[in-house]
Amino acid sequence: MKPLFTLQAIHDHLLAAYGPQGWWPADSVFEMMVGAILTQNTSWTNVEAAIANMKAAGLLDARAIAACNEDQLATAIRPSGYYNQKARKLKIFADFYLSHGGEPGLRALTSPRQMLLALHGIGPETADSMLLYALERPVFVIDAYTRRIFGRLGLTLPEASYHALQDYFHSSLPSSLELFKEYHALIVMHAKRHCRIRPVCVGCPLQDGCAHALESEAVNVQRSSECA
DNA sequence: GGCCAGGTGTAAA
DNA sequence: TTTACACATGGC
Repeated sequence: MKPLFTLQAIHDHLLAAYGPQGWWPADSVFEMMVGAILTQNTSWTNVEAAIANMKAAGLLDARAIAACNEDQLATAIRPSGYYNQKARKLKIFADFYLSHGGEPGLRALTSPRQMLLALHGIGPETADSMLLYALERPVFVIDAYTRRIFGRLGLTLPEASYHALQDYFHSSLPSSLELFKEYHALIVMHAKRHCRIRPVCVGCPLQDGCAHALESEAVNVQRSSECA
């Protein structure tokens, strides 16, 4: 089917609608990386509460995380959900962070993605979030929102793999750190406003795309009733 | 009270 | 190799 928009045009629509997002929201690079783990399948408001608890307990620090009792860490991050799992993940990540020389060491790695993916608890989305926002490598982050929005626009298949989607973005856009940072942030902003599972179409800046999708035979009835 | 949220690892088929 | 399922809190 004919694409509704180019990826660049969709970005431009979203930027015009929402303005620059300036992501990732955090006070430090380490906090970004912690946030990337805590936000796994979890709303950001819950993550904020967990990070506030970590700060209050003096635990938003790699050495403190590595040294603390895992149950103490789990208690602090309780609001983010999956707190036992995530406490273990944070300890594993903190050990990795320290053993590779902290932020400068991680920035200097030759294959940081491969090394992050080798860690328990870090999958492709978490690794790419860390690479893009903390280590400033131009990789496109694919999340559930990206899959939903571009699937509803008829540009991608629902069953496409993470890397198939990422290849699509990488091959369709110039490899730009700032573009990739902003685009992902705009996707999240847009999804929260207009592309929930239960859609809210009022004022959707991609509404022309929605209208087109409604007319397209390539978009099935269920999906076309939803807003991109 | 049920659904949903910026996933990942593991085990069974 | 694919498909379930566990992990868990808080907002709407």
